[in-house]
Amino acid sequence: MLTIGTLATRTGSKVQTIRYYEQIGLMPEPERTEGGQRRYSAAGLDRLAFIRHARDLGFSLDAIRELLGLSDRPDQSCADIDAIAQRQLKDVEARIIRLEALRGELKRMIGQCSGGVVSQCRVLEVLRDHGECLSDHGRPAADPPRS
Amino acid sequence: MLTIGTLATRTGSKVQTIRYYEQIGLMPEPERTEGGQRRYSAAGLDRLAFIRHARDLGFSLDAIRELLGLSDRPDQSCADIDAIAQRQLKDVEARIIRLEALRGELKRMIGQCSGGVVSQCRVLEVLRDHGECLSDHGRPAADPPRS
DNA sequence: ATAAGAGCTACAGCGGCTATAGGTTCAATA
DNA sequence: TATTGAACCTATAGCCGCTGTAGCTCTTAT
Repeated sequence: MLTIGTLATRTGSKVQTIRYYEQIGLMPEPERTEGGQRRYSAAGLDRLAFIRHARDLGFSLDAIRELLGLSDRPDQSCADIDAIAQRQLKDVEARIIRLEALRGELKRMIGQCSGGVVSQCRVLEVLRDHGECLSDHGRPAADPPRS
Repeated sequence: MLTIGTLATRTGSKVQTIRYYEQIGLMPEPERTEGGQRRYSAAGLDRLAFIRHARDLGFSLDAIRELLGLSDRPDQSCADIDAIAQRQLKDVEARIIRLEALRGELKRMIGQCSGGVVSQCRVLEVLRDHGECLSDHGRPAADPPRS
């Protein structure tokens, strides 16, 4: 029987994250001690490891919920599972394409700056006028880091 | 004088987004009609276009705030502006690297699935056991679409 | 004068956590 | 056995960058 803290270190998650997963129904409610503290079995550990790994590969919590649901029906065809993974791959590929376009524009922008004074800054000029861009580089783009 | 709706269509933003930018101090408070409706000048249009373009290139609102601040001091060196753009480029490059690793793992995972039954699904197996992965593909990853 | 469409404020919600406050329980030591 | 201190508990708020809703008021064309 593992405490929530042990589970957290073993899977590289945070304690609050595990409780959050429980809250949204991704992790089942575990046993509790008499004092009310959570105690996890090996099954809990496996499930959390699965979730974390899928998250690391960029799957959304919704997709993971689907995967977990499907893995409970071992005799079905795995076509649905494949479809989810394919979807994820497509998504990742689309993001790569987009980021590569951004990288190109940023490089071009930076390359044009000859280190002068703000009023002649090419970077600002390019930002001011999208017409100076080569590609459309539409939305979306953002994705700052988690932890 | 432009209404907020016109500004929105001209820049490809949404009305609420413009009000949000005003709220967080990114857009200045515009003039108002007697009835209290916002009316924008060409300067407002330019500023919003700048913000949107920078957003499209993945700059954070904080970075944009910096850029806008710097562009108000036209006689300074543009080194700071360059630094912000460089930071953004680094960030984009890091994300590309990471996504390429994910793409590799996903492809491998999918390639191993021979279309059988859930209980033998390679996709699920790989997700269950990170040891089967070639790369570390640590965190972070997520970034689903805006709009 | 009317009516449609666009504007207004205020607030809640998204995903996926993370942080805080203020309290309780557990387990190792004295 | 009593005491400590780390780890646990719940509840709630905050992060980013918007987006959506409800319930009004204003503008403008007919």
